[in-house]
Amino acid sequence: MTESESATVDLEIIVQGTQEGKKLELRLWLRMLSTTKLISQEIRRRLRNEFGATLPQFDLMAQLYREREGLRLGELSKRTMVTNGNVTGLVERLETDGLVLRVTPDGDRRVTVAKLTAKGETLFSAMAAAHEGWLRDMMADVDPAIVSELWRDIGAVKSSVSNHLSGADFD
Amino acid sequence: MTESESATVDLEIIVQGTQEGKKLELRLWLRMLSTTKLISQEIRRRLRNEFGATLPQFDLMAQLYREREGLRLGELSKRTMVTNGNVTGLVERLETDGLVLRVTPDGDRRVTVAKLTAKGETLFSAMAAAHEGWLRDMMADVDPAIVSELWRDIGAVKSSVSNHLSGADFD
DNA sequence: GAGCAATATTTGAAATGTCAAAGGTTTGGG
DNA sequence: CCCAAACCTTTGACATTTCAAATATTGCTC
Repeated sequence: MTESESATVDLEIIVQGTQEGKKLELRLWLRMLSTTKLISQEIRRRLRNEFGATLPQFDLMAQLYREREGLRLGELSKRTMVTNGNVTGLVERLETDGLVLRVTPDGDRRVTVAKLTAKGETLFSAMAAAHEGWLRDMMADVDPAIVSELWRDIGAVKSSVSNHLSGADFD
Repeated sequence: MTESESATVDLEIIVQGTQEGKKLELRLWLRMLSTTKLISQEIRRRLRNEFGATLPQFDLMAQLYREREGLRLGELSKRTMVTNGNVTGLVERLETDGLVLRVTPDGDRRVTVAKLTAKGETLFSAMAAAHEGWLRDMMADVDPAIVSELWRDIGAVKSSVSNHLSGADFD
């Protein structure tokens, strides 16, 4: 009874036998969600095995790598889509590991700026290269034209969702 | 205004500026991830506000709703893509709330089967209807043809990823 | 049947996640 | 000046998440 893996993949198909169904949006969402989970888990596993890092840590460091002067925690929170309280703990742990530095600027003592250390930059550099390769590998069977198309169309989805949030603002 | 609302920011923009045609897969991944996060957060917020439920609880109940006789915890784990240990806690809390029932069948005492209670079925029914509507709303600006196309092409991505996992499984 | 591998779930430690409330720090109007 | 509003981060309570190790039960082999 090892129908385990196939069950994961075919979940959505069971919902509606016909493509004609309503609930198209629901089915798209379920497929997006399961696919994203699948990729996330794979990346998580490799980050852990090869670098001893977690995915949220990688995401956070990616932002800091782009802004060498560092970022305020609130800005980090927005960019990583992680709550403020969560960022506090993440940065705390990264600081303990010597990958990130926390500084309070003289101008405004409410603010905390996080910044990659040299050690952090070196580590992230290696992780980023590997990370990019993993993604290329995982999507190797997908036609590059399709990849481009997906990138564009998912952008449309994101845009639509952004305009229909309940609590919401937009850029 | 709560802090979580401000998260409409793009994860991809940070990577995007410097690249041309390369790293297509990376950019697709970042966009998929941020879009999924955006939708998840919106659904989470609404589930919480309108039903006092969490997204993982909703996911778990969705599986049980489909299988009225109930499911073994291991099967639930596979279908929800959640680890075994996690399922234990989720079911525990749902049982506390009277939404789910846990039974050990006579045949095999290693097994625990989870099953929706009448209260659970009623609640899920309402949540599912709302949930479907939320998704239609959020994707309202996307052409249905594009939605179908996305559903198909993301399937291709999922398939490719499945074939390139490190911790191998396959049928 | 005694022992052992396989199966199914639970447990425990550590990290991540949300939300709400509380801490400090500016800033601006009176 | 002063005080209230606005801003930024931290804290605390709780839920979810993963992994690995521990439990418990069954099935198989000899």
